[in-house]
Amino acid sequence: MRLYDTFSRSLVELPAAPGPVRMYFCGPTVYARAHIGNARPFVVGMWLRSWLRSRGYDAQLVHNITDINDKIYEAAPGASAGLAARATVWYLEDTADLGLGMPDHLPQATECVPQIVAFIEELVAADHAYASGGDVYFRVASFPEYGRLSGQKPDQVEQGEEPSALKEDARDFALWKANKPETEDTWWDSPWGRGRPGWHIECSVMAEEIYGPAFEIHGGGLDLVFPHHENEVAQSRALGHPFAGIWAHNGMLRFTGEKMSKSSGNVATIRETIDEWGREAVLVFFLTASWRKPIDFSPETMAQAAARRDTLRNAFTLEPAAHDESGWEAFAAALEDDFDTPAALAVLHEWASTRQLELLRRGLAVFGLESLAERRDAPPEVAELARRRAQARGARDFEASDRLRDELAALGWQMRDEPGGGYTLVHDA
RNA sequence: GGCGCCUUGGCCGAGUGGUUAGGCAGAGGCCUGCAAAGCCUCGUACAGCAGUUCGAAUCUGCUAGGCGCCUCCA
Repeated sequence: MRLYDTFSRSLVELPAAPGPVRMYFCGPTVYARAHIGNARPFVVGMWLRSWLRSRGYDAQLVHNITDINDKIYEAAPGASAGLAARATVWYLEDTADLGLGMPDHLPQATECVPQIVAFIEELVAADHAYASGGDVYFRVASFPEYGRLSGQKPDQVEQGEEPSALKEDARDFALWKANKPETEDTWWDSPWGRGRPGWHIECSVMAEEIYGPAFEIHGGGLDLVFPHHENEVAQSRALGHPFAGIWAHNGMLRFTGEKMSKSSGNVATIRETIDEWGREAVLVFFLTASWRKPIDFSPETMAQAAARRDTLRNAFTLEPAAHDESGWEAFAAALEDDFDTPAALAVLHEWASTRQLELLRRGLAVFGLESLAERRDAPPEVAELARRRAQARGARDFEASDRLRDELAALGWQMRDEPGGGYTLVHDA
């Protein structure tokens, strides 16, 4: 199994099974209902865990909840903690409804503040950080490797606002920020006074809190490479921790050709997308693109995903062919090669058209889509309508037959006639 | 200004120096009372220009266009 690693800019072979493969994927900042783009790292992480486990790996996934952040203070002045708690529940509900199970751990920044403080103290003691006016900053100049993950040249980085007078160097970033009582209604005590952790240190600490100083894969959106992940590397490696072995960055989701962003408003949430298209269509949608490439979210691309879902599900209403286990190799090869889900999806379609239904069911199960193989039994009233329609058809009363078919359709059931008067009832999603 | 990515048929999306990816949509046909599902047939695409080569969509250069990031957007 090999995966593309942002740090080395190459495909990297994973250690042989059983590993372990410990994965940490950056999760959302909880201040609103998460949009569909936020689902991508979650889905990729859960799929990877699922696939690796099926290959005999001891794979784990940690997905953090960033519940201390500027955005939360801005979104709920004076009530940030309540919003963060609510939005955390939303995120857990929405991702759970994707039907992929849940990560092994979902650490929250608010639960790790003492460890964060201790980590910062170590950095200060090692001269990689310095306190300044109630803040603590990471001293970028003390870490020569800075910029290697992202390829950024620190002296070329565009400077936004005027550099803070508290910093020794404009490149330095905050590990701890002094409380600003007028805008921030939560704080924690620290050796540097009341305040709160910076974003980057939260992730370094949450990852290491669970895995220790070294683990195999760190994931997240491509937009996090700089500065977020660059800073995580700096913080942890400055203390001599190996930190992540592979950096796996998923491509961004774009909305009608443009990147979705919460700031532009009017973005589809995970919740809305599941409600409108169903969770299976959402998963098939993510399957259609390589995990590293951008993916366009639009009614058209979702409709195509829904059509593919139907094609795959329909295969299970047909007679299976003689099982041929050898076909599994092509599927496995696709996923072992940088988790190429579009290629794997092509194999699934191949199995659907050749009626390798056992392989198809197993392949779908890797992606949480085994439900497409399930045949729902018709409830009694549906079965009764179907019986009456079959009778009407038999009597060549096509007017009644068509009316009953419409009634069934209204209940979400398709009646597929078969030669000889038989029929199959299929529930459409 | 800096770092990086991308450009394949109506749409999505693989791929490789010379041989049909796959799907969705569409057209025709078979099947059906009519449908649905299924099956059969139909697309000769690879941004442009120049070069390397016996041969390039696949390698090189240039041009055009699109996208991400540049201190807290997954």
